[in-house]
Amino acid sequence: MTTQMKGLEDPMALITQMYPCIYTQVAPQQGEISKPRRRRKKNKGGESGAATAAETAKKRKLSQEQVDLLELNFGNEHKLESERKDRLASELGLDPRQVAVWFQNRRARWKNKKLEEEYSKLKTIHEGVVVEKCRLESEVLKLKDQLREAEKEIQGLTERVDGVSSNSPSSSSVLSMEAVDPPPFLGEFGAQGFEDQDVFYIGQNSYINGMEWMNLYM
DNA sequence: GGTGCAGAGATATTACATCA
DNA sequence: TTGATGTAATATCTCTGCAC
Repeated sequence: MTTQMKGLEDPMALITQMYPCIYTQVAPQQGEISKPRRRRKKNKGGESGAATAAETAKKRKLSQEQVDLLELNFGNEHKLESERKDRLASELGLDPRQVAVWFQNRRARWKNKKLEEEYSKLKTIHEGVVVEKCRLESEVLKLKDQLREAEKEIQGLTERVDGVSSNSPSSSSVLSMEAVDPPPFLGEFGAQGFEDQDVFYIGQNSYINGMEWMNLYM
């Protein structure tokens, strides 16, 4: 895993959730605490029995041909049955244990590579989602502004209508009940085209200037 | 069904080789 | 010479299958 993993909160948890096939055996289950591993002791002196091969023979790299054949086999199947292990070992002139170790390490490398690839994919998706979220948020703000403006206009119209009906004589036969009804068309928010004209609807599609309307009752 | 054991795989770590 | 990197090897843990 590299430093590119930094920046997301617990990306491993996410990947574990999305790719349980990769993380089945060792990923701690939810609520389970993973035990700390006992640290291995350095073994330079050679008194412990386990590292005899490494002590006697210097560690040497596998030849390119050996690696090629191992890679070929790994490409066919990542797991190594004991029969195949023995056959490969004799083909390569290696110890079966070496073949097993090579496959173990190769699986680990393959898994790391896979995780890094999946991480990059998820990161790209995440970035796209963040951009879309910002776009939607600014759209919400814009729409809220529009709504506020519309409410203001509605309130203005309501106040005008209320003012008119309270000033007019209740017994008047000139102003019909249609005066409180909305105009036949008011544009997108019901008032467009009327706010600057100071006109009132008095029925039968007849519009008169506000001052003229007042003069009728003066 | 519970238990002990062996084998295999996963993972962390060490040790060595190589290269810039 | 030295630090970084790649990789073979080792240590430890976990899981699984099997015999009892």
